[in-house]
Amino acid sequence: MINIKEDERLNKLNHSCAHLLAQAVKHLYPNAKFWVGPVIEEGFYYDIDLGDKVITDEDIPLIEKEMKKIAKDGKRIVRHEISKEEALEMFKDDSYKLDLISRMDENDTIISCYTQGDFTDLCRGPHVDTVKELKHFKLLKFSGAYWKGDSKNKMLQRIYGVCFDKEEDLNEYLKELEEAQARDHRKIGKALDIFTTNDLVGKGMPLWLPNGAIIRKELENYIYKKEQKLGYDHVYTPCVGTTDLYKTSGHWDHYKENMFPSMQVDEEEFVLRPMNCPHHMLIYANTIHSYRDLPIRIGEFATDFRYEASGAVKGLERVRCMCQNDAHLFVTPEQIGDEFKKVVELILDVYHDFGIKNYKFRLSLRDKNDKEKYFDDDKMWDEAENKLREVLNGLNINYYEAIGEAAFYGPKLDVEVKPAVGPEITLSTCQLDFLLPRRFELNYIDREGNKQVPVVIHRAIFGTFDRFTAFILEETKGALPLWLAPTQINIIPVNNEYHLTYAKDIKEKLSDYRVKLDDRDEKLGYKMRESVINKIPITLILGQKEVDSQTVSYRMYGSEETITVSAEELIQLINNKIKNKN
RNA sequence: GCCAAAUUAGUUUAGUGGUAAAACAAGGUACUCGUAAUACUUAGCCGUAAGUUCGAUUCUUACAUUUGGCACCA
Repeated sequence: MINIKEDERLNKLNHSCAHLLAQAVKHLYPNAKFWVGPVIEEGFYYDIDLGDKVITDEDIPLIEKEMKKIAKDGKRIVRHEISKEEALEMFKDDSYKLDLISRMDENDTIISCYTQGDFTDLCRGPHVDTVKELKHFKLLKFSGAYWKGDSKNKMLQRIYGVCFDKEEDLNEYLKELEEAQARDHRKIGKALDIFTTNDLVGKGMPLWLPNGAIIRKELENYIYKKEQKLGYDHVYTPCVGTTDLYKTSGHWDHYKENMFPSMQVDEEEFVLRPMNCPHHMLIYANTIHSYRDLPIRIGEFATDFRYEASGAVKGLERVRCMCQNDAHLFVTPEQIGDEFKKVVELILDVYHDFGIKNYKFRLSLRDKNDKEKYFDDDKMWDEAENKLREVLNGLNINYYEAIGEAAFYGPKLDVEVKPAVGPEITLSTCQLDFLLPRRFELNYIDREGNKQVPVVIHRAIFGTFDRFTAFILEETKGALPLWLAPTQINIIPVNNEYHLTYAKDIKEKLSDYRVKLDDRDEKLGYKMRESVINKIPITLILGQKEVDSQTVSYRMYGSEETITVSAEELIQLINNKIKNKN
């Protein structure tokens, strides 16, 4: 998908189109006031205050029509430069523009405006020469958007659109949007019976169907093996904890709004756990530890519950009940670098196995000014943040830094990916924590026999199985690699009367795999079609030819070619594919 | 949570102020079949609750859920 923001020409075009949108809106709703209209990766938007008016479906075609009309008139787009004083005078009735002007850099004494016909907007530019160039655009969606991105502020009306130089480019882009929707994991999940939801169970509480459960189990086995090799010890802990547990950890103060409300049971007060750190801290605290024992790596496939905002819930990607591929590493300060490095390497290893290429490392740091969210200890934060930078630079990893994205207890490295529909999400995460071990008074005995506080690294490679499954479904468009596919092999006998016995023999030979035998009384073409629709990796066709030569004929998903081999050769092929994860 | 829209059979969708339709899927019968749909046949549905109305799946309201964004986040 093309990044419009980064293409110089498209950036200019879309920016100008945002002005065209504003002008059209102004014509239709003279009371409209405008906030900002930036270019984004997907095109442009404009945030508009329409007073009491809210945009609905009917308005969009009218606005588009007005935009076309203005574009056809072909007014030139003229740049003026004015002083700050002039700008303040010019926009004296527009509180939004005054706000923008007042926040401009002190050194920006000259302010630029762009005028097209009867419309002038404060803008840095650049723009195309005339609105005539804005021919091939489309308004895509609209919604409410908080002023300055703050939910305490008024909600403005945001309209999104996109603009291209050529009709073909626009159509191509719209087609790509459609294709992206087709590989939405919610669609695939329904079509392939991966998961479902039911109002009686509740919002954001997906039910994993048998096909989904196979995928999840394979993911569990896969990552468990990796972690076992790396010295992780897996545990099981309850999905609830007392409120005191979370008061001790500090989550009660920092995370309560995201937790399900507490429940009273006899004399105890419980919450459904939103994360597993406190439980794992107590596993560490169960015995006394020597510096020789560290690092200790506690892993768990742990179900957590989070009270996600109702508007945020989405398929398997954002849920209220999730299973984390979680682990907590208890290390000495000297081991931080090494262990953090191993986690990053594990992430790279796993992403390689899944063929995931489009992801970004984000180093999530605290916002120094946010004393409410973040634990107040400048030294601790600086140390931790520098440590992470050091390791990433040492590994030569490309990353970007994000202020204010850290957890309340420490900085973290997140891996960001883009789903088929919607904004970027975090898949993997690795977080450094100096705080929780102190709060739980954890320690180990050092070489000199003194008590020391360990450092904790929180990490989740898949993030959650839920979200990772969603992502993999979209990456593969539902055509999962052989090792993950719920049904790996579909056997179709040509004729039930003559070939079913042979088909059953072959099924027996392949009993180590997930095999289905389609012995329904249907035509071969019909069964073949279903096999393809269900995206089954290998379909076997067994007829007289195969019976006579004691062979199997197979077709791989996505291929039109039928290949005939012995059963043993097929098994070898299957084993190779599973081993190579393709 | 906020703004907007949507909710009709297992699925995808059509339609209407007088309780509803199609395709696929499912069940049945016949065909015994060589790589993306054999034919015929049977059964099944208007998210929930109020209101307006002689009568509501259709109009109104509330709630629930879903979708696109915003805010929040694995």
